[in-house]
Amino acid sequence: MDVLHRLRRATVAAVREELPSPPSYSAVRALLRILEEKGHVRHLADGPRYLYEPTASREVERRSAVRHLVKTFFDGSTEDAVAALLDSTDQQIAPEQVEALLARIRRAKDEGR
Amino acid sequence: MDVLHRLRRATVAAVREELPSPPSYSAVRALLRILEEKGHVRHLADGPRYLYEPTASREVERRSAVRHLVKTFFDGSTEDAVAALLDSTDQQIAPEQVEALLARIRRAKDEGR
DNA sequence: TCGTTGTTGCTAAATATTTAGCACTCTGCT
DNA sequence: AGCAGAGTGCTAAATATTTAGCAACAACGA
Repeated sequence: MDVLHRLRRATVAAVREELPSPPSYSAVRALLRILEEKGHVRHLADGPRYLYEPTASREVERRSAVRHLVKTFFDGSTEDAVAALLDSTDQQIAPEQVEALLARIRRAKDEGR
Repeated sequence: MDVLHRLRRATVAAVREELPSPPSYSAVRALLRILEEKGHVRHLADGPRYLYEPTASREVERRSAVRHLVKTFFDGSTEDAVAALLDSTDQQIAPEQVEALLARIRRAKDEGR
């Protein structure tokens, strides 16, 4: 599922390539079939082959992933999770992004939450 | 593993209780044994029973969980992940926490990253 | 002290996943 | 039109996980 969340839409071969110590092609096919039976994934035809994608919207998946992270690794503390995120990157954060985040936090503060 | 990350240390029964549609007690025992063989978990004796805990430190697990979240659901964008986190909570964020986050972001800005 | 309860160590059977492989179809190329 | 390549639909066998269950033992309360 993580691979599909990352790629959004992928062939059997593409999913397999993303997996660490990739299982057989057959195994990936079987797995995607099972995920489809369980409703986590659907496929669409792309010419002669299938593209698989997660059933739920990106937005919904994100929300649940974030909630899960905070609950599992940060004892429910959103602040601690934000702090860990800010520590985690060595990428550039664009100045306008910084401003947007500052504004957002100030707003949260003003709303008293 | 998520259950152990959350509880930090737990008996077989406690792990089982935390699982949705809990598998049998036997299955949980077998699973923990396998996780131990693979090195993800270790156990310590607590009187007559075992307590299981993750092998890796909380810090290491957090870092890898955060990196994984950003990569999988936010296309590598830390800013987007922070924004989603701030949106996700309806808890109180304590004013001093807000200040700490603001300071941290300003610092990141000043350092030009 | 003596059950009772909760736990581990085992083992064997049931179930699920992973694998290999082959016939068939569609696409693209010559 | 005919061929090669890539992909699916199937099936059967190998492997792994899940389950039940029992003997042994420590802890706890009556």
